[in-house]
Amino acid sequence: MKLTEPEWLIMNALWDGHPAKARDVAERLPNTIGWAYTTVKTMLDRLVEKKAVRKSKQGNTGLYEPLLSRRQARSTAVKMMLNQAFDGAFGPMMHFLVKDEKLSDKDRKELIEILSGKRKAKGGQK
Amino acid sequence: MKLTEPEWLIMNALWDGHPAKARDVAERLPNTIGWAYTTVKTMLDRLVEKKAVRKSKQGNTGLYEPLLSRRQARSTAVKMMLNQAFDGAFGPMMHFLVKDEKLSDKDRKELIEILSGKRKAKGGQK
DNA sequence: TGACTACTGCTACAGATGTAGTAAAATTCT
DNA sequence: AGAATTTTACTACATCTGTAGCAGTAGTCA
Repeated sequence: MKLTEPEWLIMNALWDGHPAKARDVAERLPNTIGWAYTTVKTMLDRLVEKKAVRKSKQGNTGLYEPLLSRRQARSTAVKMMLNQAFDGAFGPMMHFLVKDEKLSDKDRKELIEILSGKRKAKGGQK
Repeated sequence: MKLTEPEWLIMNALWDGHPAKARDVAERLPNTIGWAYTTVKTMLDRLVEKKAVRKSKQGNTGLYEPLLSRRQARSTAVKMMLNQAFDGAFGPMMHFLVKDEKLSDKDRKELIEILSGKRKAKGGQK
């Protein structure tokens, strides 16, 4: 499921701790975001419609929690970028990332570790 | 500059060869895309408004060519994803990519090469 | 228990997106 | 030059996005 920009903000706040009340979410947003409380509410409710979030009630107050996991959302985001910007080719995308984007030596080193060390179990790959 | 999904399609077609006539672009689109010719035209003209594309005329016919480079567009796409989905942290994003996404052994090997072989040259980094 | 305060459901609304039709002007073919 | 074809400029329009207000209701505190 694709998320829009403000939806990411909301979801990020929600993933950071849930179940959460609309107010909690509102307060966790980066303070550069000047949204009205009702705006947060609207976003949350739209996310419920989209089934990215589940809402339950505790008395009069709604409690929200993610249905869509951060991991799934990330994966979707990656796939979209991959398809749109790199014609679905993973290798070239990675190439672009490590070559054309700035990458500190620390990052580079860490990546090499992940890449080579990561042989572990996991069994069949494709 | 951020591109929307159909805009990527158009731009991809345009990057694949330009200057190009609206019709050329239309014909280069993946044939799963069933757009009317006028739709392509509209998109192109909107991209001109957005300054992502430049239009010149040759007689009555418009010739389009990209102002925004593929590289720039990719870079923007990466940055957006990075900020939205990974809170701006490059390392974790790469980690996610190499760890959680499928990556063939060939891809892995190639990446290691890029990463280690690419030590400096290029001079100052930050 | 009355006065606040917080939260809810609903509605609003402008601008962006996605997709395309129309009619007129230019080009081309015969 | 008339017909057929292409292209263009302009307009259309439903949906989605981004942002929020309002009025009623539930909860809370003195």
